[in-house]
Amino acid sequence: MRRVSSPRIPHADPSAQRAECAEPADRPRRRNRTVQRERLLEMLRSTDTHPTAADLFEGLRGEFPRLSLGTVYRNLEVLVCEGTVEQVPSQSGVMRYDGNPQPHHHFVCDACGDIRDLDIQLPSALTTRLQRRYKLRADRVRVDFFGLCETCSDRDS
Amino acid sequence: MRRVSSPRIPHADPSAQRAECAEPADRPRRRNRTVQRERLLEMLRSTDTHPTAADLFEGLRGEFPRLSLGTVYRNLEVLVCEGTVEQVPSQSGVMRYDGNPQPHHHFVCDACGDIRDLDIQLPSALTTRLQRRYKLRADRVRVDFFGLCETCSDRDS
DNA sequence: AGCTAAATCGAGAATGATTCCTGATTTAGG
DNA sequence: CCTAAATCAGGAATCATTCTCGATTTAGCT
Ligand SMILES: [Mn+2]
Ligand SMILES: [Mn+2]
Ligand SMILES: [Zn+2]
Ligand SMILES: [Zn+2]
Repeated sequence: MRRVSSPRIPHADPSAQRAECAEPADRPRRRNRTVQRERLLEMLRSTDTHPTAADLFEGLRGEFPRLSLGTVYRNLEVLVCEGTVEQVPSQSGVMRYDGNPQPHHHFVCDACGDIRDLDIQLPSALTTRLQRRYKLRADRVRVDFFGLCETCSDRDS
Repeated sequence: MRRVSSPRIPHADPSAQRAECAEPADRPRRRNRTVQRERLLEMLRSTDTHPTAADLFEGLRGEFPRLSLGTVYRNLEVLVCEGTVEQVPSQSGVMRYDGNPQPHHHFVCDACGDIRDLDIQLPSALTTRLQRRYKLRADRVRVDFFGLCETCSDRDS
């Protein structure tokens, strides 16, 4: 049976690439598509729980019985470098991953550690004030609100 | 030589205590003062570089040749629980410590990782909007601006 | 469809940060 | 002083993350 040529790899927006992942502009690194990485990204995009590498590993074991944790970390690094996925350092110290690269903010529960997405606009005056006062040019802003999530707040009272 | 009784330990503001460090209200844990912990706190208060545990260990070795890294971590935990010191999870994954418990915000350099204190007020409307929109009550807000610090920005161009 | 080079994989070892354990020392009270 | 509890130093243990390496897969090219 004749097979249709698979679609070209949709290259990630290079402008989003993290600085520490720069590759030589003359001979850019070739990327092979792999099912593991594709599923990893799908999984990250289909949740808003900001899972850890271990969470993702657990979630994919059923699908890929031979999957190894190293593969999860390796692919997360690729996605982060592409700018497709963001790392969210957590208060506990274990890294969490965010499949939503749109700028947005978080509410972090002090009790259970859950991280919830927020759709709140930060006044742009803030970054201009930053630049005037400190001569610092910020290209991203991240706001974390801390408190008790509804569940933990209910349990307490 | 008769010694003046040493001043009572100035107990940290209990209202600032981190939730995960709660102790039984009936028999509160007794705290002995130790030189190691006092110097650790002084060191944290005298800098704005948000050092790591290893940084602090290095900085104190001269003074306490037998100091162990475990002691640094153990005391940092105490200070964090008291609310005297704050943990600042960094993008690299290693925890950093902040001796300034006053609410303030940070500028993080994408290149060198330095964290700089900012004195910028966040409009209080933001937290009230949060509460109206999401029914979430936040007791702290943390804003991180990301970009290149002056040094790294100069080097690049 | 075959051929090859580069990319990626899985397994497991290595690393690095942080925590835990233990017996010795220090502190706070009485 | 005396004692109990807190803290220490040193070292082992744990946990997350990275690295190594030989085997496998992918992409590009006849
Ligand atoms: Mn998010
Ligand atoms: Mn600070
Ligand atoms: Zn919660
Ligand atoms: Zn810098």
